[in-house]
Amino acid sequence: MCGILNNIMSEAIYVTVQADLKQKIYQGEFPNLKLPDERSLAEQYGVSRSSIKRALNVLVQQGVIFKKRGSGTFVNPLYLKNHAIFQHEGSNLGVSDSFRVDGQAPSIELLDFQVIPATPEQQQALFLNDGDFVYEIKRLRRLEGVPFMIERGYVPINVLPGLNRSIVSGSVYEYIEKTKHRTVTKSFMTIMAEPSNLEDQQLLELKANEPVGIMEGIFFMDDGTPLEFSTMRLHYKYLRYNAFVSLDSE
Amino acid sequence: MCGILNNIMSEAIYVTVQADLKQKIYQGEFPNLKLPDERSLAEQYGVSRSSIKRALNVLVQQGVIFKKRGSGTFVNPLYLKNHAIFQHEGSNLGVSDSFRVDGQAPSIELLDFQVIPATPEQQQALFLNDGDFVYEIKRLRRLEGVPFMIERGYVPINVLPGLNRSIVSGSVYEYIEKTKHRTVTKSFMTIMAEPSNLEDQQLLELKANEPVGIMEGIFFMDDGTPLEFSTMRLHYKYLRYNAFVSLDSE
DNA sequence: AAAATAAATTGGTGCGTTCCAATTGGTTTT
DNA sequence: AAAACCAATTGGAACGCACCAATTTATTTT
Repeated sequence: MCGILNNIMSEAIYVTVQADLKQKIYQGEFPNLKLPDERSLAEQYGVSRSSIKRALNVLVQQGVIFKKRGSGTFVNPLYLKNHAIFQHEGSNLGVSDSFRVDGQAPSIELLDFQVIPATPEQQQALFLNDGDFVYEIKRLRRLEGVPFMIERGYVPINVLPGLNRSIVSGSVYEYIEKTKHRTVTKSFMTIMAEPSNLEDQQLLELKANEPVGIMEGIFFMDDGTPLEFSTMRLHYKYLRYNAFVSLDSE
Repeated sequence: MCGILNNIMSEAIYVTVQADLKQKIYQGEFPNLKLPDERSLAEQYGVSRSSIKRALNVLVQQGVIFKKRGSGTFVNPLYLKNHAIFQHEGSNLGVSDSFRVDGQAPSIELLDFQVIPATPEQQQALFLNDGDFVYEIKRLRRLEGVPFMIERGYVPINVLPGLNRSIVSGSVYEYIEKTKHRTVTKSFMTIMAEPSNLEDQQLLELKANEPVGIMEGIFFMDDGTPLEFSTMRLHYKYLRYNAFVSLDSE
């Protein structure tokens, strides 16, 4: 036996194994919800046990499987039943993507765009010094014509010197990928709720007693550079954050 | 040089190193926000580079540091300033623990306790069959006297046959640890917001225009058994969910 | 039969090594 | 100077080994 991997070169082995296992799980190849033991998997895939462990750990992190020492590795039954909701899990990066519905991206209305000195809070969040400047980008997002989010973003000018109204009226992340060949892969977010203020009510078509959901956070590029500090005020019906939480090695 | 670990036996090395590094980071031992390279750390701690990598990866996962291949490992500036909110990050298991303040656990008032047939939604979430029964547990939680959460929990009777009013007036999770030697380490949650209803306003002392935050989710025991389906309605000021999101190996 | 014990199974931890890949900084060339 | 090049640094991937710890299963004892 000599491995069953169709490795699309340049992908790490553990990534490939992880993807393959996930697919098999989804296709119901483990009817009793029990995976083969690690040593067997290593042999089947023709890789070391270390690599198998790594692949499995990724799946544990994703909530797809769980392990039980001495007993084995099992599929999370919820993943099979309800794997749809696992799509979004832990991935709220790139608003355009997160809120895509039936392939339709939200439209963007640019409300404001200017350069301002960074406030202390922004300096802190974006790793800036006194006297540094940031773009202030205020946008209203609509989904099929319905406004659902007011977004205030702050981007250091020295990170993206070339920003202009035209770029900012579309996806900034696409612009980054195309020009700087960087991706935005990390974010630190806080999720809150508040009563709506007058502006919220006007722009998001809310009644006085209806609240907004707030997602505030910092987005990082894959090299660790903080790209944006963003405050998003959402129509409350559109705030729906899914989280799979695991308390293992802490 | 031969290691600087005060290892409180029975803790894994990488856990110890991770904890030690986190403390050092917090105490500002890396003023330039740059950690020593992995090979040096290995030598300093007197452990293998593998163990250092593992410890560092935990910290990356927690959002405390980030790595940049070819360049080094750096402290997330956000962690330094705002490390308080990192405490909760990714750990909303066991409400009593999550909302502990200065070591003071929230008090519990039992509002309702009965056995009912599981609704279809509950059956789905808790992996039950038609005709199965669940406990319905309705509680009000207070922090230093101030009510902040209405909690409705549903627990399958065949998972915890011995539940009674007395147990349910305290921490169910403690009860499980003591009697079944299981821990609750995983949850799948959805976070939302809504206008408050009359009951919310009464119990949580909210004004009419003030909303509630809603955390709804399923809690699992470490062997994968779904333990509880819970809906928590929070005073909006107490809803503050922190998430470090990473889109790496997916 | 029931309980205690032993063995096999299975995941966890840790080490050390080899090689690779991205980044940085200095050096040479143009 | 500016650009191209080269070398050193630093994290990433993978392997394979040795041993530990929790659990399950089989065996023995009571």
